[in-house]
Amino acid sequence: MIKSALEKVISEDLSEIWSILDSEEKRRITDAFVIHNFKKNQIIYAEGEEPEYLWCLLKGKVKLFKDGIGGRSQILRLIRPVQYFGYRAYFAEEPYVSSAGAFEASVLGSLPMSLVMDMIKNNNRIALFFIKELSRNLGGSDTRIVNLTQKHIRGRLAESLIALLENYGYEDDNSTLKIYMAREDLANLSNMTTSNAIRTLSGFVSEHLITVDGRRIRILNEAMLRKISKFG
Amino acid sequence: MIKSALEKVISEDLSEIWSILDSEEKRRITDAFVIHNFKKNQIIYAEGEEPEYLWCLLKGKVKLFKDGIGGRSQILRLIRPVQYFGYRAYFAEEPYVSSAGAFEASVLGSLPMSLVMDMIKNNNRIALFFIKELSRNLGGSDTRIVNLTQKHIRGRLAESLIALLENYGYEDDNSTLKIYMAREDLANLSNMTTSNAIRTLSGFVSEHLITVDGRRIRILNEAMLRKISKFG
DNA sequence: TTAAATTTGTGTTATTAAACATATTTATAT
DNA sequence: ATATAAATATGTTTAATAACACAAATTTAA
Repeated sequence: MIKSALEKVISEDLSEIWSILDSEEKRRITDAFVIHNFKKNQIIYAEGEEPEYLWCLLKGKVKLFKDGIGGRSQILRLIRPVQYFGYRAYFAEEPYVSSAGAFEASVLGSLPMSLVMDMIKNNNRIALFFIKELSRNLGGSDTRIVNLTQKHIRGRLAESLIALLENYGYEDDNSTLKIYMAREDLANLSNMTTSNAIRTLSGFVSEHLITVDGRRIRILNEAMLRKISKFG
Repeated sequence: MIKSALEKVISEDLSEIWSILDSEEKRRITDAFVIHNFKKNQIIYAEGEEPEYLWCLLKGKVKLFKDGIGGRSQILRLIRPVQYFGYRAYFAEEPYVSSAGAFEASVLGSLPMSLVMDMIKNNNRIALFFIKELSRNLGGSDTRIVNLTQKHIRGRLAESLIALLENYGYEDDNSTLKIYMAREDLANLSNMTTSNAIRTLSGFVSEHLITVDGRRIRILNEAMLRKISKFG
């Protein structure tokens, strides 16, 4: 994948950020935009590092995660094309508090944050784009604090499955989740041990809520999973 | 407390937001700024409501909290003078996902968000103020997700005591926390039952880390509490 | 293509924290 | 001042989940 990827992003403008720019701004960005290929499980940036770039996921799947106590990792957010990330720490003038890694082979674009900052100063609609993004993410994190601390295991796993569905969607069969993740990642998304993720997933299979074939998960009863997520 | 409170905020400008404004902007804000007195435990806004105002805490102590499963409440953030809150949901174009309430009798100012939005559109430094605030809060919430889910009870309670210290400071004796909160609030801050907050607090007393006299908490060994917070 | 490493699956035990019960102290209202 | 309610304190039981152990299946690498 080469630079034409950028033209595709600009023309489709899913995030409604490019349409905001004037032609001079667009030229500056096109020149500074660098395409990167990441392999499966490759780290994009790590907790503690100094933020330098805005990242844009063009193709693939990315996780933001944070390493906790005793090597236990928590997946904080799922990124899908075309979403932006990596800018929070720069704006906060802090090192990264979380890491970013590719779930699968992915294509990303990077843009120096210094350039983004210049653009914000010259164009308020860019500023408002980030204000809205940050505000939505903050609402999400605050909600997640309560869900991860108060829901039981079944509720947390059901919530994760629904989150995977809402972020990456179904395959053409309208029931298979379009992401194939290790049980360990599923556990790290749901704040539980790998054993408990496997066990609880088996439980859902017994109850005919899902079927499992390796890492392929088919949702049979989405409504019930949502119910378990909500009240479990 | 009357409108002169605003002049005090403007002159001290602790948050560095007012100095950004030109005189016309300052006049508009001064005119629209409304002072409110809230009683102890009074709700400022509630989860589910539509956000309308930017709130500014001038005097007192405020909590942002979210009600979870089975009436269990989680305190998400502590607000001290002079801090701003209540704007996130407006920017996200969502109803509030959390509620705000006064820990003690407090004085607040309100400003219509529509006015704040106008100012952002005319003044990029205001936009950058909110971008930085939101970014710092998001980093805090992401860190909190991991701390609340992975630390054990002692670690979570120690963390809460340190948070109270860092937000509200010590009395003149340099050891008594300048906030007097119910055990239930301490529990809701630390993600545990009230019983366990009481029990664990008693444990800290036995270990000579703190003393407790009703709601008056004196920190005897801050270094050890920080250590328990970090590794517990 | 075969050995080694990793991931998945499942049973068992240990630990943590919630739930419950009840007494005591403190605050509030009449 | 006294009754009532609320908050604090502590002991006991129960439930949830982590930790551990190990086998089987799958993937990866030599």
